[in-house]
Amino acid sequence: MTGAGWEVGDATDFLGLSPEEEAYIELRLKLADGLKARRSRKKLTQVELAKSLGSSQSRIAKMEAGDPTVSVDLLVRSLIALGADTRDIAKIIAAR
Amino acid sequence: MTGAGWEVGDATDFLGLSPEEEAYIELRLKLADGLKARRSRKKLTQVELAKSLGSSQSRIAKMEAGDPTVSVDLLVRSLIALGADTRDIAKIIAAR
DNA sequence: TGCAAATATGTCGAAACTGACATATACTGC
DNA sequence: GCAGTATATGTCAGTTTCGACATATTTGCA
Repeated sequence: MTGAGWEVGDATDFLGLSPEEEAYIELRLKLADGLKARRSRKKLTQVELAKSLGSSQSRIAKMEAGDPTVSVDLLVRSLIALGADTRDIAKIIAAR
Repeated sequence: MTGAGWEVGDATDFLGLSPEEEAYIELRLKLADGLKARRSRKKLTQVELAKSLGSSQSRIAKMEAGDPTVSVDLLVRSLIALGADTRDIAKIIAAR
């Protein structure tokens, strides 16, 4: 059912979002993607990362899925736990 | 009482903080500074910004002061409310 | 100086986020 | 196909963060 009037959005999936909401969601998705990338580059499982963070596998999964119940704080702290510094985080946020 | 063994830290003020804690605090301070700078550049009062955010003057003050009860989420959303996009936020975080 | 606007600080009930757990689904080699 | 491992999804009670409010302090200017 693709091809009639409009496509299903890729990630930014905008349906009546204000520019502010869009920017906020975009930032969260970038952090989520950055987290996923960094974790798999380190060949860690979600369980391993969760343990080193004092968190749980389910929360890591939600983070990487961009779940709205996950705070930016937790995303940032997770990236830092994976060795990212402020420069790295800036790069992740600025990524295309 | 300055000049003996060590100075009182400027902002990063590290006293037994792990590198992870330091990075997290550094990021928060950068966001706080960026917020303050952006708000005054726009010549808005804390009350005005609070209203446009659906928040309160006291919370804005706490944000800019780096109060630990303020989340990165709120800092980021405030910056976005001041017109910052993801690139701007990346710059703020990468700032020296 | 004295007044008014702006900002800082403290507290509190309500709302959002958390880790933990259960369980479902996806993936990988056999 | 069937195990075994990894990831996804749902729920919930405890904790954290929230806006609101009161109030103290600072700032700027006549």
